[in-house]
Amino acid sequence: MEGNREKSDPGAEFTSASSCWTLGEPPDGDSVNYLFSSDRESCILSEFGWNLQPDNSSYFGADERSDLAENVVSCGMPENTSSSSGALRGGSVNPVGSGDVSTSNPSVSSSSSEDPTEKSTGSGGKPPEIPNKARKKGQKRIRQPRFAFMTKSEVDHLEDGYRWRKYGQKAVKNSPYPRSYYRCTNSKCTVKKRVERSSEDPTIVITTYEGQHCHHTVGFPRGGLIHHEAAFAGRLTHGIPPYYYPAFQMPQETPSITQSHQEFPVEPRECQPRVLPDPTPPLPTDEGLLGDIVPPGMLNR
DNA sequence: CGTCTTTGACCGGCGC
DNA sequence: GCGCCGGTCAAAGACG
Repeated sequence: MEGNREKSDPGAEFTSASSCWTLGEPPDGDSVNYLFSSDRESCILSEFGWNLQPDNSSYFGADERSDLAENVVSCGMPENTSSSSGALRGGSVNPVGSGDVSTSNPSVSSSSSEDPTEKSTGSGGKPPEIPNKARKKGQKRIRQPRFAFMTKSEVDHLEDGYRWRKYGQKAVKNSPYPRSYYRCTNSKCTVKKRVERSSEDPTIVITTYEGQHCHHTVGFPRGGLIHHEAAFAGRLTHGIPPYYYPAFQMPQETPSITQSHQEFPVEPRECQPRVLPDPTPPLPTDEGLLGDIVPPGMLNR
């Protein structure tokens, strides 16, 4: 756990106008790629080849293979991090339907809809000793791709435009700070998010998203403004080949994406299985924040 | 009264 | 097989 921050590996190196990134290997030979910025202040993990931007944004892909946040490496810290304004915005994640998430059950590819997958049926709970069991036994819990943001903030729960209900809190091993579990309040939405503070730097909040929203944002019910993570999402809009980061989205290339995304009218996604009818859509539209985040390429993996 | 948070218990996965 | 730990449930309480 404790991030694999120290990890530094020589590898491919990418240079951008603002930083130089080094492609390293995961500490334990995992299949996740890690990118380290030259200044070592930030590092990004990416399993899918997210299009990352080496600026000050904070985000990083999390590995859905791991249940733990351990695979989540870290990321840069935007100084402006909205903490000042009270809230941060959340991005969302994307499930990559085709991503063959977690080695099992492809049929559940897109958990959307009412897919009881891991909820009611769910694990953890005390489902009346019925059907679940069978399914549970046979298959492992399906995990959706996850990824997280590290944000310097004083508030734990950052605004992201969606409504969340806290359903649990647990003490984290080796950390004095508890981890909170949130679920999107939309009954059809299976997105979950986990929030915890870095034990190394209490000022940093680590937010991990899991799943994909299938609805619009509720419109910042708590007065939040979307921008930070949303911006992040926007930056990841353009996909790049997996495991390779030929060119990060430079500020120049996406001049105001950060801001433009604040307006996000995120299209609702009827909670239907993703089909990707049009191979080359002009612009990401109906994937919600997640859609913005996930590079097209990812969808085909 | 409805919504959200808190919190202890429970369950499953995993390593030893 | 056992214990640890992460994740989830759900009752109870707090709050607006």
